[in-house]
Amino acid sequence: MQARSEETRTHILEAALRRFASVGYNAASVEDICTAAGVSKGAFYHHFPSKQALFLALLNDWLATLDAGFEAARKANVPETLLAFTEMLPAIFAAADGRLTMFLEFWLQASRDEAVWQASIAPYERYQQFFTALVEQGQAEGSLRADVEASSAARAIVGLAVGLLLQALLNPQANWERTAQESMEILLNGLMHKRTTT
Amino acid sequence: MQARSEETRTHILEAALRRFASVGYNAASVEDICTAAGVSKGAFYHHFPSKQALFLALLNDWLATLDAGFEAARKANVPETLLAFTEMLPAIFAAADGRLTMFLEFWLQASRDEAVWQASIAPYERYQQFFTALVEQGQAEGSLRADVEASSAARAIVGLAVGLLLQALLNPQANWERTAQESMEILLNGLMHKRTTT
DNA sequence: TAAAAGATACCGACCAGTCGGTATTTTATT
DNA sequence: AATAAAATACCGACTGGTCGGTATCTTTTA
Repeated sequence: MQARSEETRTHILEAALRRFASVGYNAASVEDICTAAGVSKGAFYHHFPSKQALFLALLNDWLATLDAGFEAARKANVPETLLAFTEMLPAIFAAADGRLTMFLEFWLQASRDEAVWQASIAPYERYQQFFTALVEQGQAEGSLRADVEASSAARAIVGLAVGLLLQALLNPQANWERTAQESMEILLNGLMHKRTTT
Repeated sequence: MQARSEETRTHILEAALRRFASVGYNAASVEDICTAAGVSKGAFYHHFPSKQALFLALLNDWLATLDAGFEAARKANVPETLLAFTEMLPAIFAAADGRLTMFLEFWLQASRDEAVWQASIAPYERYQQFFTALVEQGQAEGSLRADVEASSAARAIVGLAVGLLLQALLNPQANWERTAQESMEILLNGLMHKRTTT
């Protein structure tokens, strides 16, 4: 049996998430994580070849969660789907508020570390394409303006989401759920068909 | 005279900016920065009480640059002013592409370090208020819809800008100037008066 | 009992900050 | 103006401690 083994692995992952989130990648030492996980350093390096590998494992888990959330939020038409995504934002990110910091940490690491970048850029482009396709679909079904580049609209959507999350990180007290909702509505409004003439 | 003194101080600041930008706050050691500045460690600690103090000095410089840029970009009416800001984005941030990383680093530090947070939150709120006032002005002059909360619109604007910058960091090859332009136009379109009826 | 999992002690590298001392510049004195 | 005194700027070796990772040994599992 490998029940115990998997359990320690899980403990390590959970503890690492907590430590990374609260003090950051660099400040969270391997020993730190081991202590938080109630596990020895030997066990750690038995399960993960390096600290960075652990980091990447967490990244993949997180991306998988995101993927699942996106897939689950599809609605009848495109504008509604986008609003459903907006409603998801706080649920996914703000649940455990520390994750937000991890998100930034990922980004920072990715901008500097080749391995992390490789692991980040692929899903990032997947999301980009996902939203591009969504906008194109909206344009096809007539709910979105056809005179904007779908990929630009996608970047705007992703950018707005990311930017709001970052602001939430800096200033957590504001009610970002509402702000996100309203902001996305403004963006949608700019994307939707003008109701009439010039 | 303190000509030499100021010169070394400047050397340290410039070297620190380069090092922080290329390898990050943690990885850029004080000795590292000193070597890059052609200065001894003693000189470093003569000019700055700590590594963090140096960091904060850089932050303040950067914020001052931003302030100046914002003030310089005012145009006749509000939509044009906002578009002028959009045009500024690449000029300010992408000039030396490494600064973008610093920007993120600031954010990350701010979310974790009380001192950095204090130094960041004040200007951040200043910008927030700046854009809120701008949107209110637009609503008053009739160029922007009056049925959206000005502060939410401001957060959307800032959020979009920040989010696009972050994306640019992760994926530098795309032409973010154009994307920023188009995205802001979409957002503006959502903010502007609907041309006619429901 | 063999192999997997975990524990412990340890290594070399690194790093922020200190400290005793030196060089340079400014100010005071004659 | 020359010199002495004081202050400022700078140097670089050193300290105390941390960290990622390894080597070796013990325990658990199958």
